[in-house]
Amino acid sequence: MLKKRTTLKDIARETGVHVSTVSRALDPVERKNITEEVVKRIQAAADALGYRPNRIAAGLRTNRTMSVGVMIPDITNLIFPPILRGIESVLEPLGYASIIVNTDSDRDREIRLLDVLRDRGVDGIIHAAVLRSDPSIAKAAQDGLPVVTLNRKVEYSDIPYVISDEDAGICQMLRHLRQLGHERIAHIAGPQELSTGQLRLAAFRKAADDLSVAVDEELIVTATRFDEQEGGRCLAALLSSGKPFTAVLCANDRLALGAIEALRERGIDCPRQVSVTGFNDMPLLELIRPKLTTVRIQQHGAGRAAANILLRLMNAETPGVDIETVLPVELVVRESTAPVFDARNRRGMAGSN
Amino acid sequence: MLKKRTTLKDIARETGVHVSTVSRALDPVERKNITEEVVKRIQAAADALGYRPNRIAAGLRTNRTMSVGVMIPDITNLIFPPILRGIESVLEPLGYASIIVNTDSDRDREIRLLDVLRDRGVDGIIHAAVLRSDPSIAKAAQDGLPVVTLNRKVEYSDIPYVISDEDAGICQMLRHLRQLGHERIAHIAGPQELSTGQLRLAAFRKAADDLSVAVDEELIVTATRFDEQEGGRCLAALLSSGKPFTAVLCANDRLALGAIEALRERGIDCPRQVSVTGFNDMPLLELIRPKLTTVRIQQHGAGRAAANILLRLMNAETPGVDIETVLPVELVVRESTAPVFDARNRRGMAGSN
DNA sequence: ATGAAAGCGCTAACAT
DNA sequence: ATGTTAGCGCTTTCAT
Repeated sequence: MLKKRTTLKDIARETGVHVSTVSRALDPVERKNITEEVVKRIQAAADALGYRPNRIAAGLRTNRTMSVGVMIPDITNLIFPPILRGIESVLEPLGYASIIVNTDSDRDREIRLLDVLRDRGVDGIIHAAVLRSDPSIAKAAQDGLPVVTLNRKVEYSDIPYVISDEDAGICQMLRHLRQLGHERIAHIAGPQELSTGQLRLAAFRKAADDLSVAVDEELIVTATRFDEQEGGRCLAALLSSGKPFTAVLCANDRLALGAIEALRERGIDCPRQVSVTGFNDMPLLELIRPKLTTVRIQQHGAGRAAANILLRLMNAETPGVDIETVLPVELVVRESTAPVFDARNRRGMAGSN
Repeated sequence: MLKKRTTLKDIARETGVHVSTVSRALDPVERKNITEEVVKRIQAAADALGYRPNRIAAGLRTNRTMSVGVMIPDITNLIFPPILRGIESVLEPLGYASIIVNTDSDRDREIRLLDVLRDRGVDGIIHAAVLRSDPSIAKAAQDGLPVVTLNRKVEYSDIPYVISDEDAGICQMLRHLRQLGHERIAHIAGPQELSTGQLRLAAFRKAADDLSVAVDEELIVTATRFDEQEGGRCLAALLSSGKPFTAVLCANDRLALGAIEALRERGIDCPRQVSVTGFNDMPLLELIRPKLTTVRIQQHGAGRAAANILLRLMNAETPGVDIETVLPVELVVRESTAPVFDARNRRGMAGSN
């Protein structure tokens, strides 16, 4: 049997005052209006009885649960744990608890989980798993629920969002490849129904344009998922296109890892024959050979930023918050990129399919 | 302003019945005692008004929040996300929400977070981060809070726990190394203040005894953390002991990865000259060369098992649940282990420090 | 400075 | 089969 917790009533009985007095004495703000001696007595009794406030009851009364919902696609995706720690690092010290849910990028599941979070009366939501168009979260925001999205913006809405500077990342990477002498550069794009896939493909086209790199549409192939297997499949598709290329710019690290593996299986060396690049700089990349050249995004920092925005939203500072927060990225050059060797490599590539 | 949610009262007003009738009509169990026609009307009104039950209010009344606390050391440790998904896979469909907290293996933090969870009235706790001795969680359990620990047992208590068969795993691994001809086998042990470190070291001694493998105390070195850096440091320590060895059995994958890297830095090839083994079979191991031979523990399965036990505890089936659940493990032989080459390797090793 | 009383939204024992 | 009533533990307005 669960031992009954001590309540304000218990303390009131113990100290001979009214519950409301106890409530006030224990509230750092209201405490001011209570005789110091009484506060002391109440505090002592509370400590003695091991009093812990019941947040559920308080929440029912105040309509604030001091909890937030965090929606992510899948916690087993390496990119999310650091983001969650970032969120926690700002929210937890303030007394907020996070309820984390995995949507698996499934619309129905997302809708259901959003309801679950609202049923639990979360004070706000950080949504790192919004889909292309997402009426459910837009509706929640319209109902007045504080919402901030992470890694992705909801179109046609005024929901604040935190994203990384995908354009700059892709552009820096393309420039890096150009400086190594690459001219025929392929792109393995991410799923187009996901934010990042879409944004990075657009960024690729734009950067290519800016840097006067010819884009061969046959050298752009789109993955259906952000994983190694799809990276491998896309690389194979690139090879069988017959178009020569000396570098592959991938929309994220996992696609890049899969591409490198697929190259290896065919006896093509990365980076000597083909350079491959990733995006995100996910954890553990240092352990995998060749060490991947990639774009580092702020993972922990994105979590912090989103949490801070949500805080301001929850404190009704709505007018004061910027809709857009773009976090800087950083090119991380490691071992998977190298100068173009010589013309024979390119011929060798084309001939290898 | 947060739009007011529709409540039972709203539906009652709308349909001209009493709130308690509404409450019953909407409860799948109580529904039975209500005229079908009335149920229909109430259901229709509820749908029309977009009614969502307020779990906070219900929880205050029923003293069940339908939420559980999950304590882990650190979500960025690769081993935990699959465990969390396992927990979620059984609890979420039943309507439970999980509040996940990271203790960072810090005692004070753990105590504080445990209080946080209790303040929020969680119905139970899955604790995957218990320390060697852990009075706080023991106290919580004694107060009647359902608790199950994962990966570790709390000594001198009757708190149910789910662990992996460390003994079998270590033993199988040792046997595997023996079959490859290894006789001088080193052990990089994990931190002894952590469950797994302790258990696996004990298992190593026991297995060595069972298999009549001579244990050289100088070939057992203890890491202070379960990470790559410590793996490297310990490997260096083994080399500088001057004692020859042909295989290193590590207490987990990350230590093994660090050890392999340290070997590589010294020009010693794994597995040709030294075999190295891990434990856990953490995600992404397939991507790292040489692919690590390791012991696969059930990650998702451990989460499921713990959740199921917690469910039974929360349903007051306390007498019916086993205190101990030991999950089977599986030897996964990959590329980091190989037969002992010849005697010169061993001499080469000893001479290389 | 403190007490009294109401009520957040819901459930459940009791009454009819 | 439905209504009445009470109350979970807390906060907060209104009195005193």
